[in-house]
Amino acid sequence: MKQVPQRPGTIGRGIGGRQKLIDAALELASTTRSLASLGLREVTRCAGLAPNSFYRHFKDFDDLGLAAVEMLGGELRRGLRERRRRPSQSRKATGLLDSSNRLNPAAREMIRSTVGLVLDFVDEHPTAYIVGIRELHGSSPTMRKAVNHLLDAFAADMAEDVRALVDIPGLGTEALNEISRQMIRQMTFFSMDYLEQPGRRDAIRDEAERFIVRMFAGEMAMAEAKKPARKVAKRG
Amino acid sequence: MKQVPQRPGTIGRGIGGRQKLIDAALELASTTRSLASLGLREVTRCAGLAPNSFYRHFKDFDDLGLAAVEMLGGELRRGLRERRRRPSQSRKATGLLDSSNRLNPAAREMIRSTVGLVLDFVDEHPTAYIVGIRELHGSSPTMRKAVNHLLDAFAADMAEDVRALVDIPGLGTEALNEISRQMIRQMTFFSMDYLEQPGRRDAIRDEAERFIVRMFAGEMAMAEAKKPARKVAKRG
DNA sequence: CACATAAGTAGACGATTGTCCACATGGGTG
DNA sequence: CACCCATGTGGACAATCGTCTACTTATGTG
Repeated sequence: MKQVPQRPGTIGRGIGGRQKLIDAALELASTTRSLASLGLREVTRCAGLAPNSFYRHFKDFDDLGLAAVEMLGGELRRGLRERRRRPSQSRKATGLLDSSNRLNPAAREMIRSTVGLVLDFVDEHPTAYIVGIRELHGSSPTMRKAVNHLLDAFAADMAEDVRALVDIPGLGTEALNEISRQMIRQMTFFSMDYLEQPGRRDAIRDEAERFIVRMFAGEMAMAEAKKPARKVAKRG
Repeated sequence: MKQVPQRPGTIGRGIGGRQKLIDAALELASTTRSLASLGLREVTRCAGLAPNSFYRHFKDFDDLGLAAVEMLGGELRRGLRERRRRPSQSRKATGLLDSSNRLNPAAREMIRSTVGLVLDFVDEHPTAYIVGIRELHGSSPTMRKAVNHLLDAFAADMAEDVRALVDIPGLGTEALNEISRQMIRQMTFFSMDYLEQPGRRDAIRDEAERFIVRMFAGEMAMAEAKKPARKVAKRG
């Protein structure tokens, strides 16, 4: 897990130091306070290092935060993309809803597994996730921008996958991008609930799935409305 | 604005102190860092008071934060409820979409004005809003719970208003509550964008409106799917 | 082996912090 | 008037903070 050199010059015995500092900072920031307000001595103490060792790896806490975002964000993105390519999802769903507005089982399965992917990662990296969300709304513009870009990257991934996996009639490119971004943002709330209310995990999963279905179904209805009145009623 | 005694014992010359401390804390927390990480001396200095005067009003920063949430949250909630009762919205919309899935103009106007209400408040109280969102995801469980309850109260208000103002066929109570909460949560992102990207304000308004319409339209489609296959129009 | 370099340690500096105690003041009530 | 009490002030305390300079240790390369 932590054997990645991460930097060209980082070789030799000190590999643990950088990672220990990141881990300590995430641990402290997720339970105690925000990243920027952490004490340099506090973190190094928690990591079992001398205060000065911090300077060997990072310039300041924004620097540490960016490194953490880069590392964990990349890991999550890679993990998601890999798990999404699983054989069970290789067939392309024919549409989100059938002619009676019922949810296509294949599409439902895809939505369910995607929600599961995100929530599983959150469950496996709670401290990193909590700190990330905290910094998304935090006081450091640098960190806000970094986390925001990461979320946008997730949204772009998701939009691409949706386009590849299901065929939703009347779903334009911009609409898909917009919906993906809104879904990713809403997932930050669902994920936080998921961590804070372990007893409601199934309910939260279901709510997230309903949310996603609603978004796509709503977009389809809106797209229908823009076409000439061919659709629902028996417009002659 | 700040003449409310706020506490029974608070009379006489010291009225300014408590309010000055809250204002200073919001100002500092919105531009510098999180509430809990503020320095007691930092805040009192910014408020123009001696460090010790902090203890005259608050036990700690959670105490100050709760007071701020209570004050501004109540103000916002009252303001929203009052502005929603305006005559232009007194007539009840007959439905969200017409028989061709086109958005009802009256419903559209209601959505537009509701979005405007929230964004206008955010624009008028940026520091309070930013700190609120920051604490919603912050490290103090006390503050998180307080802001969360405030958001839930907003959602309940909104659900009640929607039920009173528009008649959406097939929209159950639980679904309406759920949608309202998701809308309120999504609005936190829209509001932050609204503050941070003044050049995109119109676009953000439009996106928020699209989001809301999508949610309701999607819920209608899902409700249709659960009914026997009588399908959309063609009723009696 | 010698050497450069990255990683970690030790100690000290002034600055800032939270908190406490003693004191000043000014309006309300007896 | 005398009194109380809420509010605000000032000084002092130990503790912690970030940062600096100087020193040690381990590793990979030639």
